[in-house]
Amino acid sequence: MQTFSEENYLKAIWKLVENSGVAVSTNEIASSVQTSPASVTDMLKKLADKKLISYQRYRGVTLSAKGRSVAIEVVRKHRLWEVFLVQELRFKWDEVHDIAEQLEHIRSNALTEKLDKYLGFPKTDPHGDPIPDKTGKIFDLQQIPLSKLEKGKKGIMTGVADHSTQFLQLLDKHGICLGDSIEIKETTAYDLSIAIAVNKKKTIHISNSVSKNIMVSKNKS
Amino acid sequence: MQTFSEENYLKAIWKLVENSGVAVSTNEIASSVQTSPASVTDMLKKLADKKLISYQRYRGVTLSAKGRSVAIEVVRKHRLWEVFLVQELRFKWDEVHDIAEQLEHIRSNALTEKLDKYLGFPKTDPHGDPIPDKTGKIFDLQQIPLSKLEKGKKGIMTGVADHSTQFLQLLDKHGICLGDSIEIKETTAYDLSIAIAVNKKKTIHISNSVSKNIMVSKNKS
DNA sequence: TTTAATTTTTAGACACGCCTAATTTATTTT
DNA sequence: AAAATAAATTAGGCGTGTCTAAAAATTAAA
Repeated sequence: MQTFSEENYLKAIWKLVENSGVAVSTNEIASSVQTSPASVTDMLKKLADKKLISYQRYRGVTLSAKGRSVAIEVVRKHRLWEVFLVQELRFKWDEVHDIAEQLEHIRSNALTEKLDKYLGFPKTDPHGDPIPDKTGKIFDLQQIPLSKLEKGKKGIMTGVADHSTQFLQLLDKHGICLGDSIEIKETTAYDLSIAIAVNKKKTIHISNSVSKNIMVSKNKS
Repeated sequence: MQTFSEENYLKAIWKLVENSGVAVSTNEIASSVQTSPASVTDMLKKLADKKLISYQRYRGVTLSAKGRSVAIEVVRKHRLWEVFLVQELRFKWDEVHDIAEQLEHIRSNALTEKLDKYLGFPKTDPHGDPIPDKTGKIFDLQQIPLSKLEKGKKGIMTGVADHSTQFLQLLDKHGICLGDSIEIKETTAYDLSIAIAVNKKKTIHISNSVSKNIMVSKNKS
């Protein structure tokens, strides 16, 4: 049995490992869970004692099989609750993160499974992130940032890399959402900004810092 | 902002005051929150510092207006989540207590209000307990224990005084549930057991310890 | 390769919520 | 009213999770 705090660390480590593939540093974890490096070291010792991570001082951290499965379970619950909040309670996609951060720690396997069924076994959450199934398996999304798409190519928007309220509200303002088809109309070498056609209708200009955070399906042209 | 623990103490005190009407003792709270009297004293000091209770040592405790409203908010959330679990997720009424004990601490006014609306603004939870509205008002149930009903009188079962899994499962086994009409057919002076007719059909015998915990509407005859 | 900069860990401290044991206050009983 | 009993509080301590400041290890630079 883990504390909320331990679950949050495991989740943070999992996300960092998932993105980078290599061992995670103390500082990375500290900035991810918004605490001091010293506190991270304290926690890493405890997680190592519990065999949830593999840890050698000054050498970084990776998850054990047990730690990984705890982390994925938390992520599963987080994303299922996000679906519930948006699909059933009609929250907007930029409002659900903080609430799901709390709900992800509710302990009840029966609850998680019933919620999953109630929601119709969703594959992705409102931000396009894949929902692990009850065995911990995660569907591979095959997506790339819009900024990597070349001129003339098309893609379907399938996710976001930045989950912040500000970014999501910006997309709302531009009228771009998950499932939209996006075609690169123009690229500007100077600032890497691009012009895109959304659903073959309106054309809008977006900066590189925005296009980097819009994920599109890989296999469309 | 209160911790989970503070909320649990306030809820426990509220329930005890609500039932007795007088100041609550340290020991009562200790057995209600399953901890030692010494720990209760520690917590009472903290709650008094925060002006959530009125407390003088050796004199017992009552809630302040602020403390009462915090307690009621927690109870409101607990009961709304119980409705969700039973009505939407199809849990049985004896399975929801522990999960709702966790969910009641989720902090988000928007969530509580949207959940209330989603559920159709229910008046009572699956055990017949009244759900406080968002202003904290609680509908008065006007119910008495079945053990207080005289021979020949009828009532509608509207609640339970014991929320334990064992008791609720016992009622299931007897086939008695909320909304059933109950008529006292026979009383036995020796052990205070009674024979009741349920929905004018089957007649069953129940002990006094069971009839004390079945609540029926006051105003039916 | 020795020095400088960065990263990480240790040391020492604090609030929280709990514990047991001992003491104090209140309540009963004789 | 004094003695016995019960209830409540204080004292001292412990694990968790956090902090700042200082020390140690690693990495980068000169």
